[in-house]
Amino acid sequence: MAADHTRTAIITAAERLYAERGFADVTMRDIVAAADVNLAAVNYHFGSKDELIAELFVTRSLATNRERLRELKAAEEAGGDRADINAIFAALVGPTLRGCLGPEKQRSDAARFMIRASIESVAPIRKIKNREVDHLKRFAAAMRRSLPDHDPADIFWALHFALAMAHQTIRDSERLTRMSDGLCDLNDVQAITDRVVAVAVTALMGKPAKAATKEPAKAKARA
Amino acid sequence: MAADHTRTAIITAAERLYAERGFADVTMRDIVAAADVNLAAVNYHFGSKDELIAELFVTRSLATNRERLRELKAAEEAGGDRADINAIFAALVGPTLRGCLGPEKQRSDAARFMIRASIESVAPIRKIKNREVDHLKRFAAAMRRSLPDHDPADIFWALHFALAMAHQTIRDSERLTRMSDGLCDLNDVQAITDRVVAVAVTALMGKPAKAATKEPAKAKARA
DNA sequence: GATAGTTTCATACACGCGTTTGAAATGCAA
DNA sequence: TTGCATTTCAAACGCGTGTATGAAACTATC
Repeated sequence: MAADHTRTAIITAAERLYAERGFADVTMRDIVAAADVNLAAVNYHFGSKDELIAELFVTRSLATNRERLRELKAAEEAGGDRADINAIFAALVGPTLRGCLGPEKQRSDAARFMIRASIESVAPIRKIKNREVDHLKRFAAAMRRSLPDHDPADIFWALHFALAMAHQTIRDSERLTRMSDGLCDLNDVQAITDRVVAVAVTALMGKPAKAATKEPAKAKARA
Repeated sequence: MAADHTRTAIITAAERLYAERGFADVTMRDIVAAADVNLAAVNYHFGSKDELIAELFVTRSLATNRERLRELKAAEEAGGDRADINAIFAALVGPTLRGCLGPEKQRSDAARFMIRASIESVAPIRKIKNREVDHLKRFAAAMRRSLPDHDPADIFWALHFALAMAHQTIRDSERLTRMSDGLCDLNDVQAITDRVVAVAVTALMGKPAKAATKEPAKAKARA
């Protein structure tokens, strides 16, 4: 099937263009030009523009989730069913951060495409995105196992904030650079990941009366 | 000048529609229909669609910045040139959070429009947005005055994260609600503001060996 | 090498967009 | 009222979009 080449070329080109310029500014003619295929090829192979976008999103969504869960599983196995909370947060934000920041070489269009998708909220994606909630719930569940004495609401908030920090850092890294006059280093992805994780964990650990990860803590009271 | 009525109606309608549905999905015909004016009125009064958007953004940008700076100034006066860091963060994220969340009554289209603008990044706005950096630098400067012993980079990161948490909470409050099965209360705006501020401050205070706002805290070890 | 199925291609279609036009309506000063 | 400038209006224009069409080129099986 030499026909697969056209399909693949479209997928690659579309993903790159959407990642770079967003959904609004990229037309089918842009895509087929970049892929060096005929205009009608998209409709022939994917049905419609929306179906192309949906397929891109589903494929990448599954891949990202798989990578996150792989790290989560490793963390849980390393910790003996009570994983280190730092490792859980790192599994959540690490894959995306690594894909979107850091040296140009290892930046993936895939990850940046997903960031676009999480920002621009175009119609065909919006319908699918509901499943993401179930995925995040697995991380929330792991965190509750890791910190059984914490208020669940605090855990959800921390998870929410961790994603917020990671995404904003990816989306608006330029503003941070300019605001800090280059003082904030955006090339060291590991350091950024550590920082996001540290803030999320610190926020969570400051909450209950008992402090540390290891020792049992009493039931919590909200301030 | 009865003509002002048409101008005002367009501005009000456009701001509301853009806030609700985003820039991509709102056409001029939608706007003039909502404003109950003729299609040509936008071009007559504003020149073009882009100029309308730019005017909306500039107006609201100035208003938001004014409100933030008013609170910042109050915080600095209350603290005697060394403002409480909590108050500084609250001045940064409070106005927007109050405008975008909470009971329907007090939600302002203005604030939600600004959130849209910070997310969708449409061409006419992108050009203007560079000035925002200067505005944020004033908050960074206030924080450095408040915490002279802290690493400036940490302060910039904390500021960046505070904005990230606030914006994500506004933009994706629905996901948080669904993920937490309604456990996270998004109606109590004051509590949300407090939480965002607390996380930002905690993140900052965990860094140096210096003491926290209230009680002395030990230095944190990074995992 | 003929034939049936698949894939490519140039071209055109219908539609919605922001904008323009020129005349009608309105406001306002003398 | 008259006259002029401002504002509104219905209608249309040009353009770019996603999609559809039907013929041509290719591929594979016999």
